[in-house]
Amino acid sequence: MDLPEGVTPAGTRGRILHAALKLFAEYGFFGASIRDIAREVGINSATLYAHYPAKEHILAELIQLGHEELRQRMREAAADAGPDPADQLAALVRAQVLVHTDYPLLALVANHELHAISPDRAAPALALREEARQLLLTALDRGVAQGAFDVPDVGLAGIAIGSLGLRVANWFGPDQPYTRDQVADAYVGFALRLAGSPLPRG
Amino acid sequence: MDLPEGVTPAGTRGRILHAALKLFAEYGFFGASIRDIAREVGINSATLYAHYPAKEHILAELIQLGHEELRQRMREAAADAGPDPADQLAALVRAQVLVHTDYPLLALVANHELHAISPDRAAPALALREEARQLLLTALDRGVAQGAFDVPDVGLAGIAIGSLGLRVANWFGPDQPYTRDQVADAYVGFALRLAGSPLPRG
DNA sequence: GTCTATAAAATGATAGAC
DNA sequence: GTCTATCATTTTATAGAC
Repeated sequence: MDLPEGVTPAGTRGRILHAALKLFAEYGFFGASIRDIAREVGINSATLYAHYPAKEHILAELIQLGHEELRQRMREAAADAGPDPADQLAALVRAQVLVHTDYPLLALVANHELHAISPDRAAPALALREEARQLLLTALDRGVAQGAFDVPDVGLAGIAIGSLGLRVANWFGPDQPYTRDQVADAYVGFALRLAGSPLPRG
Repeated sequence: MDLPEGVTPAGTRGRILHAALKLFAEYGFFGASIRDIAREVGINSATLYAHYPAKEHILAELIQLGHEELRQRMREAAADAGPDPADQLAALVRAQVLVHTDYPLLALVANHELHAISPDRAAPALALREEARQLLLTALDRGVAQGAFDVPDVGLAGIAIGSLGLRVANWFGPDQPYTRDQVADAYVGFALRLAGSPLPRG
């Protein structure tokens, strides 16, 4: 499915989330109307308001779900990997890539439609994003300090590595030949090379 | 300015383009109304229709402008660089990064709002994008064939390198400490490393 | 080219019956 | 929880005067 299991609401509320996710990903928040979402679910548009007080709340829940999934996977990756900076970086990149291969629509909406909700409602998601960003930067900093990495600028390297994984949501899908694990393996290698890790050859 | 000089229309038509670019970048095509654009320009909304037959045509012109600028710079970069694959790759990445640092709003709109125009109107821009993509892939292929590059998969390497530059439009701006040339230099190094070029150290 | 005025449709949201 | 019906606004776009 398009949304993580377990954390996604059941029943009509869950079906609304799935429908809104599909439409927001394709047309954007303002490009998909309340009536479009209701039609996709197969209910009347008025029924939506028995589940969400406003259209914006549907988007806000999707954005929150997406960022929570990213944060959780990045946290677990960092915790499960050993202390070696290269292992940390590899685990974090793999986790980031796999979130984006597993939930590309959710990642697109979470990253792209943040401007459509109020700053109050965006703040919790931004905090989760910042936490994930810090995990990556910490691994890079530690690697540079230990001499395991060699980068011209840690900040730019962090941005660059983060950009790689983020963008996966834009092109990964059934129309391309790579499996999720092929992409993850390749991108881990790219990230280690980008960080100047002496080990990997292609 | 936010749009390339020379190719951008003069007079009211140009001011409409600038206003629409700003608003589409911030709120998306459907999130910015005809009246919003007119207010930004300082004219009545009806006056817009003396310059464009529909809202969609404004976006289509922005998308076309953005892709033409990318294609032109990538072409020139490939032509001006020597035949060496590493030089080619370096020149192409530099060109791609600098397009995105120089016109971040245009790049955001051109890449992000493509879904909001009809396939007919999107096709020319997609052709330009494909041309730029082929320049990158050709450099990678030639480098691999000559042994100058070493990648696990040329397609994934091309996607990854392209992703790096594309994403620059999302974060580059006055609120961050890097100059356009610092970013370009760093990203050229990242791309060469990612491609497995034996030369660069950080 | 620019304006005022307005048409025709779509939008987010609510009221109230079942 | 779901529906029918509807409200109040906003939307894209046009008509016609200047």
